[in-house]
Amino acid sequence: MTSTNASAHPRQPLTRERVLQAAARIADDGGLGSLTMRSLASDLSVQPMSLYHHVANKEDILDGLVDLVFDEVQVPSETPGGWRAAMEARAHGMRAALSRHPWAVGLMETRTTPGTANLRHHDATLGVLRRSGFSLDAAGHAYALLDSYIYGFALQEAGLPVGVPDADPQIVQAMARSIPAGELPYLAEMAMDRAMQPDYSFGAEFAVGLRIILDGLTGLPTQ
Amino acid sequence: MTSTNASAHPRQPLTRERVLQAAARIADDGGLGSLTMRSLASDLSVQPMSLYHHVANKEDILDGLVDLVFDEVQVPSETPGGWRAAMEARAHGMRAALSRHPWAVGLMETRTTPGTANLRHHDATLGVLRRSGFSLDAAGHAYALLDSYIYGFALQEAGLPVGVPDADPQIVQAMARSIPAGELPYLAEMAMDRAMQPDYSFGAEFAVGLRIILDGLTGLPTQ
DNA sequence: GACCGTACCTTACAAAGTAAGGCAGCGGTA
DNA sequence: TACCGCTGCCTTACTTTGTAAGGTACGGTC
Repeated sequence: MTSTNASAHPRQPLTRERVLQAAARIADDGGLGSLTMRSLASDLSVQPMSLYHHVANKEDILDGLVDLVFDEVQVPSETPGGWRAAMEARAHGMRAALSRHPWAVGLMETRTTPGTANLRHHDATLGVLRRSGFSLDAAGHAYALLDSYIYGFALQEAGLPVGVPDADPQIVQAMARSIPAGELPYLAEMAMDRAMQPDYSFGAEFAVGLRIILDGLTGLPTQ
Repeated sequence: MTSTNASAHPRQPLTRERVLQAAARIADDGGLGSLTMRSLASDLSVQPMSLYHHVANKEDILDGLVDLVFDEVQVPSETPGGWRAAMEARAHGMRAALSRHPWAVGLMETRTTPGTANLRHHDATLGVLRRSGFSLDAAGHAYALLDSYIYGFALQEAGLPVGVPDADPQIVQAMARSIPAGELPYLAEMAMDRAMQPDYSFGAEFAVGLRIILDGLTGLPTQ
């Protein structure tokens, strides 16, 4: 009965694409720690060693994952709002992608070989700046500053008590209350009077900092 | 002969301190990947399992490592230059520490339980801002923005081809030249005409971005 | 002298990445 | 039709990791 006819599970052949997509799903669900060659193979209904016919090794998978995230972000381009609107959209798009995949920012540190989506993204970003009148130096400065901010913000978000869904407020509250106000008065104040307020959202900080940075970039030499 | 008298290697008893310090040294030398309970034990002339009498497990060691880095940074305080000089000094100190220990920024993502040095550092930072007239909101904005920038910059530095000593220029040059100028013209331009220049240093970008941010913070409500 | 905690060691196991090689079915050629 | 080799997946096995469980030696206290 294992004839040429498609069985219950059509078992479309493995691809590098499919492997990476499954890897991203696993990392999204259980964190990078739950992504092993075995869990990945199992998810694809395949034996672990079969994966090695489509990816070189686990490092290769991690490289691919980072590029997968870049691929999710719309490449910036000229818009009616000029470079500022384009940079703003890019920043929010990038942050959203890094927020959807909290493991991604942690991966960037080790990966030194950027993928094609990564390169394309950065080339487009620089292109918008250069064509908007930024000098080479000014574009370099803007590029470094914006990227640092975006990645750093994502890094902090990833390190917060828990994920996006605000998590168990009980734990967060207990954590905040455990700060000894005697030794750490300013931290306690910030936690209790600001971060603990029901309408507070760290994610909203992103736009505030971004505005300050974009304002500052406006004053760079040559635009 | 194994008397009470000190032998050739005095073998001072293990401490959590000593374990963490050795771990940091190993990570500095060979990267986080080379830090294993076995390599750590061997470095301390001890059997692997002995480490567990001084640290809970490897996670505990990683937590401790992050705090060790925070401990290296001088806690900000009021200075003649006011909050701006204090924030500038803190930013440079923090970046320097993260640059000395490139593995640290990668660790921050996963560690959700900050250590005492970390808490003290952030409390002091907030203290300087608050006492300088920043409102609670303004201090929160400044805090998030500065930290994001510092961590993000360190993250990018860690992902650069190699370490601080500019590394083998041949490899970097080959890398830069391998960028297809046809498809990625702006990236190629940036690499060839700017980043490849002999006097270029990515680290110098840090001060540029920091100045823009500090300028922007000056305009926040209430100072 | 019995007792006990501290500090370190020995042994052993489970989970991870991956090297080495096997097998089955397909297309193309003689 | 018979053969050949390639592609895609599997089987087995080894190494390296973190760490559970328990053992041993020694210094101090009643």
